Amino acid sequence: MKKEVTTLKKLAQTLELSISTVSRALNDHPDISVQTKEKVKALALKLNYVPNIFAKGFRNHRSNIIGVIVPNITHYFTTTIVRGIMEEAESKGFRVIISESNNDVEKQKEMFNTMMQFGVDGILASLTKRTREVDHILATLNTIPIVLFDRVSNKIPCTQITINDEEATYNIIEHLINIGKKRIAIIKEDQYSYNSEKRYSGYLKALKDNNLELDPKMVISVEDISMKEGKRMTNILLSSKVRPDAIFAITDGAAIGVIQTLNKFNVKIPEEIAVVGFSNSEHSIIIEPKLTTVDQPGEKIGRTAVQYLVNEINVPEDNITSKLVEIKSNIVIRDSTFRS
Amino acid sequence: MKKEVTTLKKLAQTLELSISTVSRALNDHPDISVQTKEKVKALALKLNYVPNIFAKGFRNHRSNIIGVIVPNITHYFTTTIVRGIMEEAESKGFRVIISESNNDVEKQKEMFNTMMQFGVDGILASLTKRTREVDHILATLNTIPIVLFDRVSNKIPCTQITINDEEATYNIIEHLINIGKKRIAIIKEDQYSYNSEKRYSGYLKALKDNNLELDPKMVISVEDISMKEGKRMTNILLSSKVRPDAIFAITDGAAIGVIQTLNKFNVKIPEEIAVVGFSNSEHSIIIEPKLTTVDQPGEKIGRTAVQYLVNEINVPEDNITSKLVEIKSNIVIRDSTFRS
DNA sequence: TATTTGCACGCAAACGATTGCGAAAACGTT
DNA sequence: AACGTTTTCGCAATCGTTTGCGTGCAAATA
Repeated sequence: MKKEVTTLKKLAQTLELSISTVSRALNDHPDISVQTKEKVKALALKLNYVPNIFAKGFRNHRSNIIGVIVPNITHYFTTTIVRGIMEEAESKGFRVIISESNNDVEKQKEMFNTMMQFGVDGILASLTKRTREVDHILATLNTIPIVLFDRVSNKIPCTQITINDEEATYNIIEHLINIGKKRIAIIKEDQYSYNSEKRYSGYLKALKDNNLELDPKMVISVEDISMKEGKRMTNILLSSKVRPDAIFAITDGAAIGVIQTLNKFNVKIPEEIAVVGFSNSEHSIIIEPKLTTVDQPGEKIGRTAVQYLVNEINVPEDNITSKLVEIKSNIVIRDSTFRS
Repeated sequence: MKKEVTTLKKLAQTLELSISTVSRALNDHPDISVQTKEKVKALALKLNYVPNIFAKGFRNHRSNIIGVIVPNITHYFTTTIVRGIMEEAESKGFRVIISESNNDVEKQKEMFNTMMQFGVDGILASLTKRTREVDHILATLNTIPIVLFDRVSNKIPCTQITINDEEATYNIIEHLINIGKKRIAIIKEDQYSYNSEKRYSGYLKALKDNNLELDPKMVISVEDISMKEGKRMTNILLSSKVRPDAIFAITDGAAIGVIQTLNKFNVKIPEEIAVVGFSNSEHSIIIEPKLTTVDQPGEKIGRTAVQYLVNEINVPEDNITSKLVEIKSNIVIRDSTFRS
């Protein structure tokens, strides 16, 4: 019943070679003759030899495991990133350990520690918002490379993978302007959210470049953006003296809430008020009217993050410089702004 | 810059004890006096000692890693299960390695192998549909315990965690009957899908128990159920001589497609045709009208799966019997069947 | 006082793979 | 034929932890 595992020793004994020779043969060491290599490899294949991962990691101080920390695994955009991470990591011979921080700073701190203890070769992380204190992250950065994605932080000197938030927002706001909108509201997060600030500056820039005045009443900040907040803020906007003629919510979730509320009050979308979101989540084609939004290439973000991380694992000198990598994203136009 | 790692040896040297004593002290071995234990533990804490995971796994043949294989990580229901798995596993001192089979039988086979090679202590898996050949799974089952969840298979003698598909379906069909529906169509998968068959038999039972005749025209099977198939099949149903007055799609995704198509043709939901799905996905409250469906407690499924698996890891004798565990799920009624 | 018992701890082997160093064998050179 | 060089391989240490067994010592018993 119990499987007999084949080790180097067993191979060595049946071939009447030394363990070291067998090891070197399997690793294509130049010291070993071609004939010997062939013999060894043939037997290894026949006996289904697989190197003991622990002995290997023990010896080499390498686990070939990448740790991944995300705020919320049930978020669709996150899962597309995770998929990209897994595919790229596996193709490079790495396994992926995943943990969820639940947007809890303390838990996130703990995750970094246990990941380290577990001997991961590097960590990919999307930070929780409100990650103010980063000492523990800097500490682990001393030992193993870290690459941040999506929710990054400029306080941490490491490679960061983001999308072109500012540019994408600029484009989508300009799209609203092009279809004739002039009073464009924005529902964003407060100043502690990196992505929100980027998108906000894209919004400001687009208004300015198109000679539209910024109305502070049209800028709404919430602490934790969500569908519910989208609804609540839409109620507020609708009750203001001068209604907006377009609403930009910095997440699809909030934009869904906006649309549902507008539908409830029979406000015509997009004629009276157009709506745009950000993410191209699955919901954006379920809601009616379908949502104009920014398509974030999650898989590509994941793959890219792995590529940089693995490189820094293999070439430790490379992780002293912190690169900023931007993945291009594109806007996708649907019925919530323009009916064809 | 490079962190000095503290090992047992270092602790032993500074305390002038032997390595074995230090090891035993930390593991609360009865041979060691209380005073010594306290001294050792104090120093271990002070020097931030963490046992080398590889040496440990190397010695004990235990990794404290659980492998998880799912068909599609971007599926919402799957992510809720994964969340439950991660939380429960972490609370039990295990880490979780995740892989995606992409509904590819060959890839799934490969996953089982590489997971094994990687020295996981056990595997949690949700199988791809059309997993006909299970030899490789049986082979790994010889070595480490496996627990299946959601998409299970009765060909594999191991613990299986499912929800009460049949009962839940029975209840939701009866709900349709209670609101006066008599011609209830079902959109299901073909006979190779375990869950689909369970739900189908619940459907049949509910009809029979309520003296409704089964109309074969109302039973529609597709190979791979999806939103697109939901749309296509709805078109077919609408063009049939006698339309159904309710449609049960065995997944929320397909039910969304049904609703969108009915909306397109201005069919009144639920008055003309009621719609029910299965999963309680996020989409079910985005679509208009909101979808009546079965709420599957994903987190609980995940937690339960881990509990059984960890038990079988710790008590190897327990994995000879294959238990069938059913998690209760409840129907949630929304506007697609009943407007309050 | 001699013997037994139990407590507290140390010695050393073992897990499997890697690698620097040394050495034997084969070959070429003068 | 004597020497140097290259090819090919083995010896042995090493990584950090666990654990069976042995041992010294003190207390308990006879």
